[in-house]
Amino acid sequence: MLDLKFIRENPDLVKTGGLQKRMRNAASDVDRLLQLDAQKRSVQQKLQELQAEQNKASKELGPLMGQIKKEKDSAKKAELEAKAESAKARPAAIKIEMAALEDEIKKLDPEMQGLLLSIAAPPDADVPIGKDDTENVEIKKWGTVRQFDFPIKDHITLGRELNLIDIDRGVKLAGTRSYFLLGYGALLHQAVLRLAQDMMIERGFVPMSVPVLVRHEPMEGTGYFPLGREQAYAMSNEDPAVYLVGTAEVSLTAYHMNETLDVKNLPRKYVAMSPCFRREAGTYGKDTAGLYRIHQFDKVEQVVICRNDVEESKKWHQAILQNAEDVLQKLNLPYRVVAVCTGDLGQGQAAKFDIETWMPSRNAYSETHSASRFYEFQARRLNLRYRDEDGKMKFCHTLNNTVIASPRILIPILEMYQNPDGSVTVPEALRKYIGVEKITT
RNA sequence: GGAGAGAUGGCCGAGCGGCUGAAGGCGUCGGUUUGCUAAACCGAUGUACGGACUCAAUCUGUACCGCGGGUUCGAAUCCCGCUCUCUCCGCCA
Repeated sequence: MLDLKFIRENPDLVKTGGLQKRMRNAASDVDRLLQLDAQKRSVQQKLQELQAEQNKASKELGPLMGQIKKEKDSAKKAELEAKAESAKARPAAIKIEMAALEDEIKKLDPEMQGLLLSIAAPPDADVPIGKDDTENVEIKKWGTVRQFDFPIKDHITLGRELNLIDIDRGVKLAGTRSYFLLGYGALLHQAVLRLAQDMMIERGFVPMSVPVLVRHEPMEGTGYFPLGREQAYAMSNEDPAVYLVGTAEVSLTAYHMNETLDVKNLPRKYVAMSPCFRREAGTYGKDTAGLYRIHQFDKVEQVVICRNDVEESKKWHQAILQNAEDVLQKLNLPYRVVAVCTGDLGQGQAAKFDIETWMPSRNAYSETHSASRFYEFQARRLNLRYRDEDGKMKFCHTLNNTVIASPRILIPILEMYQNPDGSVTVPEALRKYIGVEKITT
């Protein structure tokens, strides 16, 4: 969420910035918001003046009522009561006037809130301009793509033949985009997650186990609601409603919601392994085969909450990107990093880097990680603040990145590590979690 | 799921419908005193949104005692709804 004051002072920046993004702000939304804002402020001012007048009248009336209570002489009492009655006339009239103004504000508020929650943050100045993900800019490439001298199998075939993945029974139980992992498939899945988590703990991130079922506030606070509501599963028999998170980012970032943090304890660095749930609404027919796009997966996610400082945010953005790269390097999986262009940025993101890992069956680098920096967009919605050394309250900055998401990452692992005989070599870094070097039939 | 108790500032805790942004205490910060520390004493100590201004300091208005509504000239205080927390019972990984 943007600061209303900021929008008021930089309407053009917000309009053009929003237009560049995936969820486009209609420029008219900004205009409409500012119009409502001006209207609200003028009403509010009138209201405050009336309120002040009424407060003053009530303050004078107080002692008079006290006198009446004490007065025994009925003639004098009647006189005082008459005086009180006439003193009540003006505040009583004000009350009616105020009610009208309050109604007016009440009518403006929901629309304003809606607009404020939907308006996109402008992309940072260093983000490449582009219309969609085809215009993301590659900024780094690591590793060598393996050349196979035998016909390769995709992860689905490997998974079936080696008894690692059972998609048919997943679909039988839970519908499309569902799956079972079994045997070494399940172990491989857990091993990657463990490796990722262990590496993050070594780097000083606090490991967390988090709620994956949350109220509406964390969803809205992290920016997934209201615009992304369609993507979340909602529990239909709970009131107030709870939702399945699509990522532990929600729980980790909202962990300190409505808190004032001590600046001495910043930055906060958290890592959580959690299941993630995504409806994938609107993706029918896209990536239907295999483990690429599924409704439920597990992910190790890193979140950093730091001071309100652009340079510091950028520094952490690089750091959390590097953390993820290090995991891929440890797995020896070739990848590239792309600077996500304006048209592919989410509503609140100021900048984003995606890591795309090479997947032989797709014959392409495909997204496995996503590192976002938000500046204060999320913190403002979450009311996540700290008191700076100068004594001022400030909103924190928040950032997050995937450390590893599985089973998607099993696609490159199985495919890159396959052998001509149909077996799969276990990556060195995972062997201590599994205990074998090779998975065979 | 059933029964009961509660929610006040950073924390603890008081609060007959008016003089309560809220006693008292603790904590924190500044100062005085002190060989150092401690103690004592004095002072300060919220947030949000407006307005004025030489837009920084400052001054000023309004709101905020879990949340939302109501009664009233006036609500932390009375009434209604909701949420949350705690205790006991039941169920349970």
